[in-house]
Amino acid sequence: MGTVSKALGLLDFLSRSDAPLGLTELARLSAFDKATTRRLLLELVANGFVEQDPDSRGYALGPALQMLGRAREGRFPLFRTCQPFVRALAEKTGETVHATEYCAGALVSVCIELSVRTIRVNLDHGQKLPLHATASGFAFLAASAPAFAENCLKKPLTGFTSKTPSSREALLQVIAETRARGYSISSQTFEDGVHSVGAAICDNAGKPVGAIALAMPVARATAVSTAEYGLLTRHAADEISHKLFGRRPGSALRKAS
Amino acid sequence: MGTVSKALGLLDFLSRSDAPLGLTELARLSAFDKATTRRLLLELVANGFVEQDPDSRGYALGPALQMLGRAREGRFPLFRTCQPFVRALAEKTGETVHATEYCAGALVSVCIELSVRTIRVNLDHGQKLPLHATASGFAFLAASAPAFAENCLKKPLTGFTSKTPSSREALLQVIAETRARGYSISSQTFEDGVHSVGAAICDNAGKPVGAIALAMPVARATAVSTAEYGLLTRHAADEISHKLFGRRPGSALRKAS
DNA sequence: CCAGTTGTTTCATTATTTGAACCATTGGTG
DNA sequence: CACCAATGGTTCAAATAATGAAACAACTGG
Repeated sequence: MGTVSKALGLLDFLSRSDAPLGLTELARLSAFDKATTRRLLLELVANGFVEQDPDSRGYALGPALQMLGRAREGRFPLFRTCQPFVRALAEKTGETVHATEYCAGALVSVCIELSVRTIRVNLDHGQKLPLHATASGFAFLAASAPAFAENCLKKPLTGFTSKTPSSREALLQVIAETRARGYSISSQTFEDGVHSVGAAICDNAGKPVGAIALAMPVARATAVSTAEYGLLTRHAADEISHKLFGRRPGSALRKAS
Repeated sequence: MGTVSKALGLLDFLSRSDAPLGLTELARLSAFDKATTRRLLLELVANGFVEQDPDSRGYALGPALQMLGRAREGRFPLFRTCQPFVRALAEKTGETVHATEYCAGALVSVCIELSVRTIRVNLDHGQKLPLHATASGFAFLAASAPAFAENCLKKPLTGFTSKTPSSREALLQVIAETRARGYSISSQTFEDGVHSVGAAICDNAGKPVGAIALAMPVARATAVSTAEYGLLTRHAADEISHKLFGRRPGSALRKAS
């Protein structure tokens, strides 16, 4: 693993913790040596990617990330574009809806709108959703080029629940079904009690860049509501794709490569 | 220079360009070898900090930056906090107002509200303002610990206009005046024709984290308007400091440790 | 078809990273 | 108050990863 990746990995740990992290703790989490961890941190600090509280000596995410994040949002306004659709879908259905973007092997949630009901699915911002175990992931894989999906199948498919498709064949079948259906269904494949439907957001070339998904408690899921919400989700994904890339909807499930 | 800094430097180039950059161009900008540049980029891509358009082969900022930026904004809501004050000040005065945060040796603008007048000062998002040549920088230095300011004085003080304080003594005097006055004044020290006033945003310990500044065309600047706007800016800075850190205003110019 | 450009790979050289051990400082405890 | 434990920070020889010149490949436009 290159030095750069190690340093960037530290940012990941910092993003997951709410409070600033100490050097030893960070070294333990990352499994790097204390001296190495420190050197990496110093370099990150010098560039504004991390900042250190002078008295607590804890390290936290730095301002450069906000600058760069803003710059990217300016050029590729995924959040701004998704939000109205996500909100509309959440209001219409009364369930939790969220949009995700593909980032480094997983889908990361960009925009979340929680259900208003007392029993609802809760999601964290920035949570990483695995491709092989979530509705968003199924939709993404179904819209991906075969080579990409194949590459994903090679990695170990960790099981999260008893229903996670953990064999190559099971996952391929889920993908095929998703393609035929037009939207994906995940029934407790990632977390027990959660039932969700998803659809991919695709660019001009048909390559998926992310997904939108609706999640409900399995107790509220019926065949009818699943189908209805699935189509609505699919429709929202097409509209977002269109707004972002000027893409004509309807071809969202064919892949170009 | 460490490898990590080199890689992070590439992000900086990408953030400055609107369109994706090619490998050769990026190598030329960064003055690294083509092979080196490529290796660094690949590592950044693998972590989601950069993404490569498959057909144009150009590199651009990646989604991870948005994720991490959002995470930081969640814990330290500088933008959200500054915006109402910046807007209010801009509306009240009719001039361009912006808030900046200290990041890696310079102040980077976080939040900008442009004047509505036909002749106005224009600012770019994410522009880096040098500490020794801008109203924001003067205010920041005046609120900094002596050791910090001293360290800044050691670096070469590049002159941007004929009025930039380019000697150690000149800058020290500007800092002393700023401290006595309560707000900073920059009369064409960074860009010809721009006159601005600024005040530092400080944390609980009195350490500055950024600044807020108001910029107007020098033609509109009078002693009276400068004093009035200076006080207003100072007031806004105190309010932001208070909102962010619960800091009691009034001590913004004393430094602790 | 050729010249010019850009992206990609290779590999010996070199410089950077690494980590075990060591010091410094802090905070808690009998 | 001395002691201990824990944490942050520092050092330096050994090991490893980064470097860049050069060669190669893939396009592009004339």
